[in-house]
Parts: sequence; structure tokens; C-alpha cells
Amino acid sequence: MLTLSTPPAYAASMPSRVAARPRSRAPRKPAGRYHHGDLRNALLQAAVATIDREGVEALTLRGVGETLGVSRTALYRHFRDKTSLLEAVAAQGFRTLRADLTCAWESGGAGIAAFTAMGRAYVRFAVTHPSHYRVMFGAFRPQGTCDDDLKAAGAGAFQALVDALAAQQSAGAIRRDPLQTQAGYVWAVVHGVAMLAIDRQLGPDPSAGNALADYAVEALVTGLEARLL
Amino acid sequence: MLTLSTPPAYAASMPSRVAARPRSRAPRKPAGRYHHGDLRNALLQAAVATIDREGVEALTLRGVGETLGVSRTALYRHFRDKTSLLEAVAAQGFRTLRADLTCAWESGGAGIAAFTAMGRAYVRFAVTHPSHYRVMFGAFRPQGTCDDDLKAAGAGAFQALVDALAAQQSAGAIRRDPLQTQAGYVWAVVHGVAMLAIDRQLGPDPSAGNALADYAVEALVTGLEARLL
DNA sequence: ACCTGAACACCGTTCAAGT
DNA sequence: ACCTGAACACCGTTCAAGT
Repeated sequence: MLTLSTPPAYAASMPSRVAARPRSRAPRKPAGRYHHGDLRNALLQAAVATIDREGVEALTLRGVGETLGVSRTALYRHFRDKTSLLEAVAAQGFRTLRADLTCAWESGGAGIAAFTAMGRAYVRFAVTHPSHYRVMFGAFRPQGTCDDDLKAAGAGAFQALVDALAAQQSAGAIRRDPLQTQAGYVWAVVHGVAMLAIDRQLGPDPSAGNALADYAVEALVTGLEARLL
Repeated sequence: MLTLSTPPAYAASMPSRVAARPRSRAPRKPAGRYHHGDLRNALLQAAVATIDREGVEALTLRGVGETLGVSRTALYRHFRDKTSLLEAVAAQGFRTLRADLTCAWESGGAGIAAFTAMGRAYVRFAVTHPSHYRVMFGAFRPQGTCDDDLKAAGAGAFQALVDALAAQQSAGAIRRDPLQTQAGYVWAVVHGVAMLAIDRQLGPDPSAGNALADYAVEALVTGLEARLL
């Protein structure tokens, strides 16, 4: 476990005294010693940790390199560029989200109550990992470009929702609307609640999202059941 | 003291296109000639234009200065920093959005059809100005900080929604749930549809959001009416 | 194959100085 | 009051060179 040797170089606005400081001339790793572990994965996890703790803006390639005691360009052996690293972070987020959703669905008994639990789990994930969640929904991504792994991970999470809805339709619990459209709608509802909560639009307390999620899921389900009543 | 200046660091690595640009070595304005118009507003509009055309990542203070034929530090006379400029951009977006919503509501006859039109207008705004819309929901903003003007503008847009719902409740057209919660839910639905469309999660065509919006508003209204049937 | 360190072009921000 | 231009510290990325 590496504890990062704290004030890296960030302390801006400090006068010339700093410039005059010794500079701690290059940590100088024992020559010939390379990382040799699974550096790619280590970089990914370090990036996720930084993002969760301090937000995307605080993520610098130099910083993650330093955290792992590795040159700041070593990363380019494993990722095309910073965007590529962020795509990997996003993909991992979608996989974790899918696991959370599936877990809520299955441990909830796969009924309408489980569906509700799934909705809550979705919002909880976002509220618990706001920065990571935001990276998943690429405010940062250069338009359109999106690698296949990320696309697959996103589609996988969406599929968990589609499967649950399909089961509900088969059970006659909700309207038999086109599955993709209906799933898109449900996704939009939980995504909207999550984003508003994260952006503090629901008030200073991000957990306000959990409360709204309860109302939203209830109203949502009511709407999907309506024609059956 | 160590006031941390917000780490900007979007704008990854402009490729060679930019480096290859003429550079137009210091426009050298006729000495003694200053802008003297409403520079603050000119800066704001230039920023909005750049954001709408090329996205937030393409916005640089140097760039907007150059666009207006003004030094790249002139901006600091009118905005505290880049974040402050972006907050002003966001506030203006909320005011335009509010106008769009109110227009849809009123010209729609203030009934349930008008409410539907409002939902569509919301999504249309986002799909038409994706980058601007994203700035409004501060993926970029250093957590929590939010100036009063922006807060007021956001609350104003939300109020348009609250007013419409209050009218519907009074008319007995929808459930009489707590207004703030119900409005938060409706907002979440349209916001979710808008964000998914913008992020191309609904497919490569952003106008897929308009189609989903139709289904969403219908399902939404059905849910809000349900207990009245 | 994997990593380093210097170099490059680009940022936001500060500040003494000009009008 | 408003603006300039040089300077500063920080970036992501490239590349020749090391092991």
C-alpha cells in the first residue's frame, strides 16, 4: 500500500522560496527496478480511487504515476491517452453497477418489489460514487468516440434493466409496451434522479436523491401498471 | 492559507490543428483603443457561442479574448475566474430554458396538452444546445460552490414547472401529491431523457431523445393521473 | 517489452506597468 | 477604471534513449 508522498507539486501561488527549495531531485528508483506487476490494472484502480476521492478534475497522469512510484509516461504503455484511461474507468463503473442491479433484483425475489429495489440500488450507486458515475456518462468524452469495451459494459448494465422489465411483462405486471422504449424510459427516470441528486439540484444533501427515488419509482410503476387496472 | 485554485484541466491536448493555426501574432490593437462596449456581455456571448459550437473543452480564456480582439487577461476585469464565467453561461442557459418552457405552456393552452408540450420543449432545448445544457448541470463545477445568480436562474426554470403542476392539481387533472416532490420527479424524467440523448446513450442520433420524450411524457402523465381513474 | 527523462505546446492566473 | 504583456506553475503528449 503506497501512501502518496503528500504535497506533490500542486501548491500553487507559493513565492520564490519554493523555487529555491532543493526540489528533492528525482526519487531515483533503484536502477533496474520496474513495476512488473499488473501495471495496467494498478493504474486503473489508482485512477478510480482519485476520481472517487477528489473528482475527475483532480486526476492527472503525472499524479497517478507518482502514486504508483512510476514515471509519468509509463501509462502510455497501457493506455492510448488520458481519454482512454477514463473510458476504462467508465467501463469498470458500468460493470459494478450491473452487479449491484442484478444483486438487488435477485435478492429481491424478481417481483415488482425487486424492481423497486433495483431502482433504489441504481440511485444509491450514483450517490455513493458521484464522480465515478459522472465519468460513466461522459461529460468529458470527445463527442461520439467510445471504445467497444465501454460500449459493451454500458449495454450490459442496460440489459439488466431490460431483463427485469421483460420478466415483469411476461408476468402481466406491467404494460406490454415495446421493451427497448420502455426500458429507455425507466432508465431515464432513475438516471435523472441520480443526476439531479449528484448536482445538488435537490438541495445540499445528495441523499435527497434517495428520498426522491422512492417517490419516483412508485410513480413510475403506477404509470406502467395503469392500463392494467 | 493555501487557497487551492480550482484545477481546470479539461482541454486535453489540443491536437496539431491548433498548433498549426496561424497564431496571428498579437493583433496589436491601435494603441489606446480599448473595447469600451459592454465587454462583460461580449465575453459571455462569445463563450456561449464557442461552447455551443465546439463544446466546453474547447473554451479557453485566451481564445475568447482573441475572438474579441482583446488581451487574454482582460476577462479578469469582469469575471473572477474561468469557473465564474461558466457559471454566468449556465445562468443564461437557465433563463433561456425558462422562457422556452413558459412559452410552450402558455401557447399550449395551459392544459394537459400544454404540459406535454412543455416536456417536449425541455428535451428539445437540451438536444439543440447539448454543450450549453451540460454546462448548466455543472459536471465541471468545483463541488458545491454556486453563485447566487446561477442559483436563482435555476430555481426560476424549476418554478415554471412547479407552476404548471400546481395548475394541473387545481384543475383536478393529476394526483395531489406534495408539489416539490412531484415537480422533482417530473424534472428528473425530462432531465434523464435529455441527458441520455445528449450522451448518445440512446443511439447515434441525438434526436432519438425526442422520440423517447414522447413515450416518457405519456407514461409520466399516465402515472400522475392514475389514482384519479 | 517496458520504462525513463527531457522537451514541446498548450493552459489559467498573477502582477507590475501602461493609458 | 480598464487593459496589456511578460512571467509562473501546471498540464498531456512525444520521442530518443536506456534496461
